Amino acid sequence: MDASSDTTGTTRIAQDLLGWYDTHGRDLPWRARPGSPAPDPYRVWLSEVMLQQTTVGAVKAYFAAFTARWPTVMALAAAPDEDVMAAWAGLGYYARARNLLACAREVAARGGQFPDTEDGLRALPGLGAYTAAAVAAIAFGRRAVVVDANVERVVSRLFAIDTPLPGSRPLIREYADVITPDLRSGDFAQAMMDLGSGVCTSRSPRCLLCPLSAGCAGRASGEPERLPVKAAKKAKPVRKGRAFWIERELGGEAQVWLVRRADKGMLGGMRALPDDGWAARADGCGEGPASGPWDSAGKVDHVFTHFSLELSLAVYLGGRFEGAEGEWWPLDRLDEAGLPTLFAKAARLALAAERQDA
DNA sequence: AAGTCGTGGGG
DNA sequence: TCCCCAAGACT
Repeated sequence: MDASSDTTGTTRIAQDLLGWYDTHGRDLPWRARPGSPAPDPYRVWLSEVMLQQTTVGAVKAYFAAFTARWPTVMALAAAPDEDVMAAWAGLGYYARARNLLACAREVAARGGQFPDTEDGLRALPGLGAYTAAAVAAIAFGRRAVVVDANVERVVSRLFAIDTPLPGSRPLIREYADVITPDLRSGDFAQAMMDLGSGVCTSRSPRCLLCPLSAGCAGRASGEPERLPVKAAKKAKPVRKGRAFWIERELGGEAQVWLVRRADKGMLGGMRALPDDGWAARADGCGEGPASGPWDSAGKVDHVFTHFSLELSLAVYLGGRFEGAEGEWWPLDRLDEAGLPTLFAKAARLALAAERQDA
């Protein structure tokens, strides 16, 4: 592998990759058009936070909705918490939305200008090592070593690093630093993303399309798909829980009882159906917010990062229920409540059961 | 520093 | 179907 630098600190790898990026890079909504001025830091930051552990395909609609509704960081900072949480519903990892708002408000307090250095960005809520480096490089033209899962995979293969992740991270970062150019390090980072996404993919890398294949040690090994080596993962337990669908009619309007979940923990800060506490314990206790009588509306299966959930749905119609903390929400505007996917599934189930009864 | 945090798509 | 995984951050 030729990692030697020319006088501008650009390796052969960076030259080849940037050349490929100029013709094969993806055209994405948060990227500046070729030849246009530097991208808006707000849009770069927003896209990077949305893209944390999330696919481009899932992010596009959310990015469009957020930027249409809140065109600037000042506008976002002024938004009510519940509007932003509801707008994030379905995208997952809801701590990101809480940190997003906290960050927007810190930036607004500085007059709406993001810090323009990696260290300054790293101090903001929700910006870790990766995101701070990415924003510094892409939005502010700083040289920064941007390491995400794509870079880990590409670098592991380029240099045939076969020590398992996460132990290999320090070494991967060293190599990433060596091949990162002084100029265009933001484009270089995005080129690595595009390469990792479309060419140097996890399962079956398309080495014939790769601009770096000639010098790739993983390619030379004959089994690039074997890299990066990863530590074995733990088995995913199954939890059981109950959620409760409490419906009433008031003035001809059907309503359902929704609660807001605690800020910390699973689905934190999101609107939800009342449940029996399955998130905090191994299993839920089965107890509901009222004595019932409950009818069963069936079951919802859902997979989280570290466990699977079998959620049974109990329905209570037409009672005089009045909970302590929560709100009656009109059924015909349920899509605006911003339920995370688990509870959106449960709501679909409850409504389907009602239609069957009717 | 390992565990906690969603979700949907693809092989 | 099942398993893997994706532009990670936070504790």
